[in-house]
Amino acid sequence: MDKRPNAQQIYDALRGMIIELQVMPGSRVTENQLADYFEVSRTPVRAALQRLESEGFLSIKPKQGCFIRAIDILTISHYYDVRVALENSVLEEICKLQDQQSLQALAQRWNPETALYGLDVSDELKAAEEAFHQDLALIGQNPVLVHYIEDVNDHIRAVRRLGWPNSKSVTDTYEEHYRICQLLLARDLKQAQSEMTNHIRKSQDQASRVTLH
Amino acid sequence: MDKRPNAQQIYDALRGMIIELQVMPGSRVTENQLADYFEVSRTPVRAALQRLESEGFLSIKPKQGCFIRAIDILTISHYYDVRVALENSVLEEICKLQDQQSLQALAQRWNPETALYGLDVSDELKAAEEAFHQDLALIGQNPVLVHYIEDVNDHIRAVRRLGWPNSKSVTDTYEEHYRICQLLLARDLKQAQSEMTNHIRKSQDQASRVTLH
DNA sequence: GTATTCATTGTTGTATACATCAATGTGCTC
DNA sequence: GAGCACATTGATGTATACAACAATGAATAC
Repeated sequence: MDKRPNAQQIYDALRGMIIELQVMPGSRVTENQLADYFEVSRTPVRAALQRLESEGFLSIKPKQGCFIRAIDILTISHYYDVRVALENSVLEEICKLQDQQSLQALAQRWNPETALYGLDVSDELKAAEEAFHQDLALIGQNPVLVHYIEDVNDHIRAVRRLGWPNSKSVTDTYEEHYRICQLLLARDLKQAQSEMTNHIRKSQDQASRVTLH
Repeated sequence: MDKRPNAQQIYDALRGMIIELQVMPGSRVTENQLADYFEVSRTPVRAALQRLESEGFLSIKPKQGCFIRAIDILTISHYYDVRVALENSVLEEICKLQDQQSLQALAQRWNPETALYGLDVSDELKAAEEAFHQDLALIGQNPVLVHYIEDVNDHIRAVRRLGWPNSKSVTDTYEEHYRICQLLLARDLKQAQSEMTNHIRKSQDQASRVTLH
């Protein structure tokens, strides 16, 4: 990092730390602490914090401090419900378009036969899993929808990555992604939405189970 | 207003002005202008502007100025697509619950027979129309969904209120709202979603027609 | 010992001065 | 007259001092 990060860089850094759970949810931080840490004045730190607050990553209590957003099961579950709605909407948009090429390219990347799923159950696969859904959203050609999906992901990423148990769920993931692509190529919207819903609900179940501990 | 508004009040004021089109979309404002106008220093103005930027109401270009978000047809249409997805998701949540009481209360308020639609085609009715959808979202019991719907509304409110032509569309609105309530009371999700989709698409069509002039 | 008052401390909120840099216009070179 | 160098202007970006106030703990009254 630069010697003197600006407000944007501080925002990115803090956002990443919160999303990756490198700061304890519910814990308190002060502007002075962060200003010392980043070796800048309070001004750019404040700008970053205020933006993070408006995006729901923390709450600033007047004259008290900044409190990192806590994770609670119910809220996460609500985010997953929204995610189902948004991603199914993406599928609808895709079916209205004629972009077979992008779909086939995406399908090929998740073909269980050709794909070397040497990707072990690590960060690599988890990132790829998230990328699949982002790629789909992009094919949908609705920037607003892409933005909201990204926003939802930012709020569930922490728990989304906590789960992921055995290797069966890895092969399942490949097959589900691949089938969704095939259904879209065949313009079978209803079935594709059904598979997508189940696919996301699985993740939702895991999340609610994980956050119990 | 107070003699010396704080950052929150400045944010509310600016946000309202942008949403209500009291400032020209695409126009430029500077921090000094606003500081003079509100009779405060640049600090609280900056806080308000930065928050508005992160919420997409304007864009701050470094060393140049703040530019009020412009309205373009395509983006508005994309927001409407998201709105369809979110509101249909609300209907789904409602059907999973058992809250007949709230639904009946809402239905009664939009009963074409009992309701005195003395509400003329003015701001009053437009606000009530928006309130209906917010009320539905609240009945759905998903705060995250409520938040996103509110966010979408903030971005389409301007054009949403521009339309509204004849008195037929007023009676139509009452009937459509009422029917959606009745379908929900009967737990006919599919049909309710179908009616809701058509209801919103009407508004979307009007919006795209209006913004052409 | 208990409750109340009040000074202290620490935090965010605001004002102000200065730094940085894009845009603009002006004068010089040719 | 055309084009380039450069000072000027004005905007946001940052640092710093101070103000306002919640929380804490100590001193005091009883």
